[in-house]
Amino acid sequence: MASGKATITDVAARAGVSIKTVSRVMNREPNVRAGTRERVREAATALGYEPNPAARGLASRRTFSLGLLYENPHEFGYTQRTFEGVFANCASAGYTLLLLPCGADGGGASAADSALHLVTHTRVDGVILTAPLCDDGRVLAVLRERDTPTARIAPGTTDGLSCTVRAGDREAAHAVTEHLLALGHRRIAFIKGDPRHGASAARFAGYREALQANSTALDAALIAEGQFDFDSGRRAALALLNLPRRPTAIFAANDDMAAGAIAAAHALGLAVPTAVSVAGFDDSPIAARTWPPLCTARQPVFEMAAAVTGDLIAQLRGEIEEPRHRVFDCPLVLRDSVAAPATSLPACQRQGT
Amino acid sequence: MASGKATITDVAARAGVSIKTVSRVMNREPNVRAGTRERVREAATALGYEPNPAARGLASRRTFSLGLLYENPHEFGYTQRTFEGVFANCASAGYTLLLLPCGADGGGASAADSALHLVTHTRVDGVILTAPLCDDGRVLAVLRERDTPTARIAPGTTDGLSCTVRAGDREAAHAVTEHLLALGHRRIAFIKGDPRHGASAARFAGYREALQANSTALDAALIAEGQFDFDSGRRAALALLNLPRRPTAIFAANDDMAAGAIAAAHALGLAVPTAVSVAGFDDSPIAARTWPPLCTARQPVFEMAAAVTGDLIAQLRGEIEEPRHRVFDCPLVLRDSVAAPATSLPACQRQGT
DNA sequence: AGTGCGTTTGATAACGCTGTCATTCCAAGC
DNA sequence: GCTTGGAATGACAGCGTTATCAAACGCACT
Repeated sequence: MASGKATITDVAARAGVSIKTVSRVMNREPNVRAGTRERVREAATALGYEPNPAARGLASRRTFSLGLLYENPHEFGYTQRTFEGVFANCASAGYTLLLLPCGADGGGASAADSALHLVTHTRVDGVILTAPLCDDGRVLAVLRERDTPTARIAPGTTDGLSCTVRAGDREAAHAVTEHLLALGHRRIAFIKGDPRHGASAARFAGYREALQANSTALDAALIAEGQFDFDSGRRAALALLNLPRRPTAIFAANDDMAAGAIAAAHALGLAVPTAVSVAGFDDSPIAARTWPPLCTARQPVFEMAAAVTGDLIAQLRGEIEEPRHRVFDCPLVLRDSVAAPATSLPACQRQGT
Repeated sequence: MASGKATITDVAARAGVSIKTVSRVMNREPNVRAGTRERVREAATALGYEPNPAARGLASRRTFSLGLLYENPHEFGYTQRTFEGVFANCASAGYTLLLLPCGADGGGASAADSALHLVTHTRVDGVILTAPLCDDGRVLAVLRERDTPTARIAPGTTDGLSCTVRAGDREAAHAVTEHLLALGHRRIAFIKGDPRHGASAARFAGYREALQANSTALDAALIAEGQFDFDSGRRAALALLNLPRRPTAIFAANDDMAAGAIAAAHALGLAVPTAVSVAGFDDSPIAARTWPPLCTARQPVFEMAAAVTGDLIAQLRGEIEEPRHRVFDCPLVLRDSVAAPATSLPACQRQGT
């Protein structure tokens, strides 16, 4: 029976109604008598009817699919957790998810070019942008011009047009830094993230403000540049740990760089956390896999992605007027990569945390 | 001009031909004079014409999209590298990629149930199955019944219907084991992978055969069960390293478990590779991030995924008759997690490799 | 019984493209 | 000049839905 080849006409015939009524039932439109609705439902299941998306799309000028644009497939675990979160909400809302990776190709086209190409050549009802694409003016302009509803994950700034979601980066970075300070660390190095990501500046700000709030001077020599990837973290940490006055702790703006910092410490024969503490950010899969495991701030990526996808779909359905802007807390995750510094203050103070 | 709202009729009018001719040009069909083709092309670009996929799909009964079914979003890096490989070929062939994660939901539905649901409710021209879904009889049966061309990545067995790609698991596992043997290791433990994956058995076979080829007895006490994930590797390694006669090397069937083994060694205060060598399989992102970095066999996941996607598309286009079955080599990647055993054979033998 | 009005239902025209098949074109062969 | 046949082109009917608008229905109120 249920061969998946039945059309709306078959269902209409079987239920003894017009195809328009079947259409109404399938789309949960109002103004159908309960009994009629029931008969149509039965006929549909009996025939194994599935609406044809192409026909629906053609007639309604909608695609029932969302595009997920992302640029960096190398962000360890983060990207994929985003996929899962977005998909979770797409599936339950009857939307289909198109993957649109925007890596810079070899031919000189940037990720943004690639994104523009995808946006113009792919028909989707809405687009979800991840950092740093979500802050690219050209991409946003094209999307706006085409009236494509857009959601943005971890943008640097918000506007009145697109739903956004971001982590409480500044507050969480503040908390991580506070934690290190409370343990007695005073020379706390910071490895910045990719400057194109809004989160990078926010995390650095949180670090700086925590130092300030605790009357600890910010030492420019302890600030290193990174790109959010393992190797940039490793290199930055190598330099920091070779400083004449070595830091007692390193706070990297994400876990992958923190993992690099741990590798750097190992390479220099410095035990973690005995000789140097290392903290990260994200609680990505790598955080539980380093040795020792990483102390970090947990960014609820799945939940964030799911939430903003829900908002985008609500917007597509006209259920909300103003775009929503969500902020998620990033709770501290205490793990063994952080401890009180060896050459620290009196023991009584160390017990503080 | 290029507003993306032009239809085939507009292009036809501008080029002074019928819509059918425009259709021919857009679909690269033969039997169009070069001059005509040129005029149509110009008109199309001038108007910024993009064919409407829904209309194409409705008229041609095709969707120009492929579905990628996968079950385990937690396989560190592997899944995402697969995405990238599949997408690379989809994009260049004008296909769209639908992500179809099949996690077991809380409600008792298995991953296979979820897969069946997706396959029946989503219209795609072809499906790409990853392990272990690609060996699920029910999923395969449904796909076959619906005449959906299918490609399978890392299946346990091949059939005459679907294109497949797999790694030379047995040979590579053999080579890894040989490498350990050549260094002087005799007590080499093995941590098996998820038994639902075809690769698990193949890798174990390679290990066993290498021992046999070198007249080294296989000690059942040194064979542990794992699930391809970090924690199962960690637990298995803990047990192995607590054995009265501890192994001098651990070969885990994938990198994530090997990373777990390294963590276990660290936890027991055993230095890697001094006290125990650890080898993995895949060369996944984690392999370069452990300390010390993992000796492993490089599985070219991206290339494999891209290749099988190309084969699937060729099949969809009717360019190939028989399904292709590809096997990719996995070259040994030497890194610091493996060295000669401390309490080893005479030095002259150690120099062998 | 008649009127009015909101609810339910249906007939029919799109939606933008491809498939089928008929028609036109043109060069070669007589 | 007149066939002939393959290449080039076009007319038109779908593809399976949704949208529009008109019609039928049912109920409350005169």
